[in-house]
Amino acid sequence: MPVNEPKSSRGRPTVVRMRDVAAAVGVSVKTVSNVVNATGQVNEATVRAVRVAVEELGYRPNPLARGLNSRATDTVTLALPGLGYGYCAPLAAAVFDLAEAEGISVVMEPTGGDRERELEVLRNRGGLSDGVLLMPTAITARELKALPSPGPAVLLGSRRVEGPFDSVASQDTVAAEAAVRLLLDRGASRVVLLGGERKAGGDTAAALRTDGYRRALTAAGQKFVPALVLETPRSSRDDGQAAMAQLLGSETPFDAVLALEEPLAHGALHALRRAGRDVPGQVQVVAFGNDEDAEYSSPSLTTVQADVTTMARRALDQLTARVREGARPRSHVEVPLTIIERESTISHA
Amino acid sequence: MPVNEPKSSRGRPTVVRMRDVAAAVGVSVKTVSNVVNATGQVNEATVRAVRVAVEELGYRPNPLARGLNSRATDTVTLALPGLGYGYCAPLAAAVFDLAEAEGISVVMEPTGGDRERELEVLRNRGGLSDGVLLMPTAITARELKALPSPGPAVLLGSRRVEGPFDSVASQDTVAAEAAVRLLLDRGASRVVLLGGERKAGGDTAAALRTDGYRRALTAAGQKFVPALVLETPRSSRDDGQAAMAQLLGSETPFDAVLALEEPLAHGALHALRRAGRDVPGQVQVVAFGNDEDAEYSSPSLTTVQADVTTMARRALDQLTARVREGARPRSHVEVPLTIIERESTISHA
DNA sequence: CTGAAAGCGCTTACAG
DNA sequence: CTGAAAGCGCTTACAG
Repeated sequence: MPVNEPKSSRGRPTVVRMRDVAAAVGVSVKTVSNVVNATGQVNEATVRAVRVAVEELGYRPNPLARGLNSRATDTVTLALPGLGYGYCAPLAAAVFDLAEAEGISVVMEPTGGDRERELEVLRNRGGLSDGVLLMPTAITARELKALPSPGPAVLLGSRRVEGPFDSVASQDTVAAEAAVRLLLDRGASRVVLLGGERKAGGDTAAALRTDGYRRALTAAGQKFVPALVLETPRSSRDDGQAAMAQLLGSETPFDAVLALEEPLAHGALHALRRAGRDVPGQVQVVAFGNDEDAEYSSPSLTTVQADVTTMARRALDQLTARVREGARPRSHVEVPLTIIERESTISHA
Repeated sequence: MPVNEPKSSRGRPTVVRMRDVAAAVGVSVKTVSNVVNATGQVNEATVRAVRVAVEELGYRPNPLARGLNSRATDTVTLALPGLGYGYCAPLAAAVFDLAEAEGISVVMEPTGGDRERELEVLRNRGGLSDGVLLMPTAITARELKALPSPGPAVLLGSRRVEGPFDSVASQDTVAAEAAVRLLLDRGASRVVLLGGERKAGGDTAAALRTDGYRRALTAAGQKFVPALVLETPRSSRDDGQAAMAQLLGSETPFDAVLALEEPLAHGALHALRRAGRDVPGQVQVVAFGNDEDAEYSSPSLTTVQADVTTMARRALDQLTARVREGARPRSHVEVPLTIIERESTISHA
């Protein structure tokens, strides 16, 4: 048994520095830096010599040292409530993939929908990273407006934000309105809003979608019926099933459902099936969602899909531009959602 | 129009350094450092004064500069093929949450199951991060064994790895064997392996699970029937549906299915339903998976679940220990999977 | 095309 | 309990 470990395996690992490469080739660190970063002009032969030494010594530039000077780490922070919320999972996947393709690393920061953690992300300017992509859920639009001038940050999600930030917002209100209009066009007259908010004025995704619901009713000359708005504690299948079962038991008449999160819709479908209600014959169903599941439930589910790839693309572009340019006009991008019609709504006449 | 922007909004943002805090309080940077990091002993009054100055000036330690010295960035890289693969999504969520709770940031690095990118992650030692959590899918066990002594890295996934790495492996072979045994116990005699590999010897998750399938058959005195192993191009619902539909058309008799990925099982259930086969009366179904969906399909699906939280916990612990201690014995953790029985298998007599 | 020097913002011994 | 100096590994002007 070796009592003394070799030096290299104790404490700090031996590391090959730019200086070591320079010494090996017989040039200055500046020249090595030029070769490694393709900066300045370097003699062909020198370039080759440096490349060989880099390879042989296994030199890797230290991103910390590099970042300390250049102020660029090519890293962004993605702060979402968590992968389980709304379309966060596919959105995160899109950000990871697009960033990877550009050589940008992504630090994932789950906020848990916690106000303090959301604020901390903004204050922190992302720590190691060059900037922040934040989906605010607990910070209100008013607070956001009043926040001190931040480091590079892009807000993304369902809320349009007026504050000192760039933003990418999905047009949830518009999409909810379109979804309700579709249901009414297809003959529905009493549309249940599953997962909605009875009182207006909030700026959560649910509140914004509820606004669209109200607008569509108003435009169609219908009254807002509180009994048709089903608030749920969370957005799980169980919640959807329970809320729908309760409504079915109450004998309140209805002929359509707009579910604000897809799991709610699957729960509702379950309850409707049990109650013997035909979908879409007796009840039409539309849900906000992105899941592959929508296609495979029976009946398959008509959905309102957020275009997460576009959202990720735009958000990354905005952040990159702000990191590079510093002062530039705020940019607010709105991304439409798409309605994918499937079997849970009556097909167009 | 102001032609000259104020200095602070051009180029580098004005930044408050430790030196600025020191100057404000009238102490040295060392003292500020001591307060900020709770190192050494500092006078009560000095501590307070520094705290106040930190607050007023809005000082935030620069993690890059800190990391350059201490060699610790409190950041780890999580390299998975992608959120859509097997249990990667819940595993990633678990890593994000556990790390967050410990003040560790996580850089997500999607490898796309690409060999080069997997190797790059290992060579790179994670770039900015202190260490790497990698799920290898394309690198073979042999290659892994031969890799040069790496920076801190933990391999995780279905494969047990012998190389110079710590590892956390889910016991897929054991679990597959148990699942098949369960099916046989419940009266099945011809078990289809959906998503399996006909030829033995690989070390992908599918191959390891296929090994378990073979073992269970052998233990039960049954022969391995190649026609019952359905290879699928990917692991989507469509693949599961297509493979099952083809098998149903071929008139090959079978009375149970072990699906190696959950979407395959949902596709298979779809095909079985269409063909009028009763589940579990005529065909019992078990699937590897973690999805909430399993509970809500009809019939609900018996699953083999990986304990992603434990895997994440152990992997993070191993990595933290290796980062801190450097040389220490390799640690190989195996995490069992759990079979959750639901309606798609016959309940125990 | 290349080098020597200064400096990024912090921490780490080493003195007091 | 506190300070002055050196240094982490790189890049950035500035000279040649």
